[in-house]
Amino acid sequence: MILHIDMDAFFASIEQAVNPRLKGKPLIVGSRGNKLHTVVCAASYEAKRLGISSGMSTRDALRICPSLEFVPAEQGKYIWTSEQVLGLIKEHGYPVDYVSIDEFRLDVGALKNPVSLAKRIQEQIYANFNITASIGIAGNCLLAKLASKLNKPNGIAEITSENLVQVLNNTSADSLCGVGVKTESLLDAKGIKTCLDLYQKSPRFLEALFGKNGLNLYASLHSVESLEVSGEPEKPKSIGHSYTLPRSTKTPGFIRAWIRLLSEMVAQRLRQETLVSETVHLWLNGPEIGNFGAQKTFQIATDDGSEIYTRSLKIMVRGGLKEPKIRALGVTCGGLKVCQEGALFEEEKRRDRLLKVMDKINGRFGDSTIYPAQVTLTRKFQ
DNA sequence: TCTGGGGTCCTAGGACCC
DNA sequence: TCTGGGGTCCTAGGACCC
Repeated sequence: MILHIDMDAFFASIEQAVNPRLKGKPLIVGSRGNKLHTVVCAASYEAKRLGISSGMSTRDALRICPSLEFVPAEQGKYIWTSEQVLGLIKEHGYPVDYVSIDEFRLDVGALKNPVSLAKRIQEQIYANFNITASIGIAGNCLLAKLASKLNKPNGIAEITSENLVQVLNNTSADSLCGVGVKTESLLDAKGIKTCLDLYQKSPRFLEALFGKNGLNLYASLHSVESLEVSGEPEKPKSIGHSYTLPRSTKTPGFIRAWIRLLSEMVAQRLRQETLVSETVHLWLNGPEIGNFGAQKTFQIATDDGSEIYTRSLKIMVRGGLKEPKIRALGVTCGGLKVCQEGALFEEEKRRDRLLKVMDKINGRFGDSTIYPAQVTLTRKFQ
């Protein structure tokens, strides 16, 4: 048996929990501070009832409800709460996987009464954090996740062999995790509307349509999926940051300053996780170039922002981009390995000491207390 | 005047090795 | 003149999730 725990309107609920003035009000959390230039990251249930949903532009949301409360996202707060909730769930002694910031998966084996455990977890979360969660129970991960959405908010739903067919018949195929817009329209063309339609197809049919994904889908619907709860926290496979500028720019100095800032942000997180990266991926978007993405793997792994920056510029040069007009850009590091201590050369030792001191200062006085001078240029382009 | 930012996994082609 | 089979790594791009 798997319990899938899904926090209700997580970011918005946290904001309402810490600020009683916001309780009961339509509220959105925006991914950025400027409430006219961002999208809805999370909407409170009061806002959802008005037709506001995450992903929507805040402009549209404000048109629907001009008195909407707007709070810019504060990731740190949500990560902290997420970790605390995870800790609570772990105390029950079953293997737990962290699925995303607001979702957890619990393998309770052949537990007799999973519903009462689900209730207890809901109560604990509410008692400690004043927020609610919905919990789905089923024989495997995909169905448990599907179940968690059936009774939102603050609900519990169980999919058993008795109600399986009925539940699948009542849910549309696109509510399955892994079925997005593209897959949905493919399914639609084949006359597949509900999960039950999908359930009745042969594995060969699904494989021909979606390859490996189709086989996985078949396996999960028929409760023989290979996905298991590992109970181990996963190491990240990539770490990246991206940013959309308020308007396009061609000025190389600005663009380089932004690439530098993003490189430094990524590097700082690498050091936090004691990881080093071999592969840099640079992503640029602009009105003339559309999306440009290129990556390169280097001999020596690094956690140094200035090195990641230099590598990013190499990728840009290699891509043959000559003074492109840029609207958005991103730097992502992959090929991650655990950092082995001990630099060989005096120069590297100096560099490591410098970075350590930098991290220490920023850790104590706030993230942008000390940074390379080049980054200052981004301040002139906010 | 259109729309963020953080990720994962899969596929497919090319380069290269034995 | 023509040419196997197996494998890994790298890169680009697409689909999907929250």
